[in-house]
Amino acid sequence: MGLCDDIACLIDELLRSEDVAEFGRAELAGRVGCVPSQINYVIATRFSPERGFAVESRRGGGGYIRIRRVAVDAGTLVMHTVNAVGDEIDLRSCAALTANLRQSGAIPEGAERLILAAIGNNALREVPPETRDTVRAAIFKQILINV
Amino acid sequence: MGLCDDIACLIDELLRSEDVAEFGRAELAGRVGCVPSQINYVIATRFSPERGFAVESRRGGGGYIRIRRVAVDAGTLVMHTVNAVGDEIDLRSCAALTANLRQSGAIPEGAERLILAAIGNNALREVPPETRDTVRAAIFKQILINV
DNA sequence: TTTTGACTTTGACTAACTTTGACCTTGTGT
DNA sequence: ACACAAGGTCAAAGTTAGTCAAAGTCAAAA
Repeated sequence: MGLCDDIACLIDELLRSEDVAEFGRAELAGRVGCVPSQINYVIATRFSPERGFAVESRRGGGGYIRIRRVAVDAGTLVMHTVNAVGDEIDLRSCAALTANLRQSGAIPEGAERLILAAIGNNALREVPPETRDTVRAAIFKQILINV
Repeated sequence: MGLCDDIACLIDELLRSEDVAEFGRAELAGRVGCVPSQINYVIATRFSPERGFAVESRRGGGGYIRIRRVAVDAGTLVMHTVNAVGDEIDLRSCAALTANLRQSGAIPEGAERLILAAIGNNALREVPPETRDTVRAAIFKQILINV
C-alpha cells in the first residue's frame, strides 16, 4: 500500500468518526511522512466532487482543510447526475438534466433557474466557444454538489 | 482557532447581547492578549461595510470603537450589487458581496452556497487564470439577475 | 524485452491569511 | 501651547495551503 492509500485511509477514518474531516495540511503530512502537497494530490484524486465530497480550506495562521461527505439521502439522484456529466456538456443536456432533477424534487424551487443562468451562453460569453462545454461541465457539477 | 477568530467571536458576542458593540481598542486587545492594531485587522476583514457592518470610532481620551449591524433594503440591493460588479471581479469580492446579500435577506437561504460554488476556482478551473475574473463577473451577474 | 501510459511522489515557487510593531493622527485636559 | 491618551496605517515577517512540472514506479501492451 502506497502513501496515497495511507492518506486516503486516514481521511476516511476521520470521516467515519465524524461527519466532517478537518485537519491541517502540514500536520497530516507530518503524520504520514510525506510532503504537504501530497495531501492535495490525494484530495484531488480520491475526494473529488465527482466522488461525492466537498472540500473547503483556508490558508494562513490557523489554516485548515475540511472535507465533507455530501449528503446522499435526498441527493443520490443529484450525485448520479454529477457522475453522468463528463468533462464537457452542452447547454441543452444541462437543461434536460436540471429539469429532470427539479421534477423529481431533488433540487429546490428556484435552483433550476439559477443553475441555467450560471451556465447559459450569456454567462459564459467570455469563454471561447472551444472550451465552453468544458467550463460548463465544471461549473454545473460544482453547483450540483453544493445544492 | 487563531487570535483573529477569538476576536471576531468576542465582537459577535457583544453584537448578540446588544444591537451595537462598543469597546476600547486597547482594552479589547488586552483582553485577548494581542497588539491593538490586530483589532483593526479583524474589523477590516470581518466587519467591513461589505459584510453589513458600520464602524465608527473616536481617538483621544475616552476613545472607542463602535460596530453596528446595518439593515439594508433587500430588493434593490441585488441590483446595486450587479451594478457594482465591473467587467471582472475576484472570488473574495464575490464572496463578500454574496455574504452581504444573504445577510440582508436579499437572496434565499441556500443560494449563497450555490452561487459561490458556481464561481469558485474549482468550478472555473478550466478557465485560464488571465480571463477567470472576467468570466466570473459575467456568471455572477447573470446569476444575480435570475435569483 | 522494450515501450508506453496511468498513477505517484517530490519540491520549488506562489498565493492567501495572520501577527506584530514602529510611527502617525486626532481628541482632551491643563 | 503642551502633554497625554486614545485609535489609525502600513509594511515586514510569519504561517499556512495551492499549483505545477519534473521525476519516479509499475504493470500492461507491443
